[in-house]
Amino acid sequence: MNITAPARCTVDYSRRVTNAGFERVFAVVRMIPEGRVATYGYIAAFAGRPGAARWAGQALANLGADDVPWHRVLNATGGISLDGARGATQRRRLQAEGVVFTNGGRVDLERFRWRPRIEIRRE
DNA sequence: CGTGTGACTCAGT
DNA sequence: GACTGAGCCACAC
Repeated sequence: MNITAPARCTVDYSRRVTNAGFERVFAVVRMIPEGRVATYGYIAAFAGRPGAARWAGQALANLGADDVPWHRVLNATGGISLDGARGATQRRRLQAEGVVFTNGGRVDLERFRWRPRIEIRRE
């Protein structure tokens, strides 16, 4: 399994925000490379709203088209915050990407957490 | 407007 | 680890 990081990790915040800013959440989630995971809180912070983890979850709950790798988003304990079939789907997709689950059904975040290389630009 | 409800998180016990 | 309570954001009633 080779893990490839995205070429660059930038978010276009200038884009008009709709759906309570959910597009920002989707933009960040789309950056998560295959075989890596992120947490709701991290996604929210990266999208510009630290502490708004529920907001990130709400965005994914309202996800329409499946062009966002939502399955790579876990809760702060490394667990899946979904019940039933959707939770099973999430776990299956992650495992298909090489993500390992412990007996407790959790992922070792230290090992699989997405660590983006932030590109800092000066004006 | 108040209240309840989520794909949440943290500190305290 | 677990359980709890409070804080959190946005939205539907």
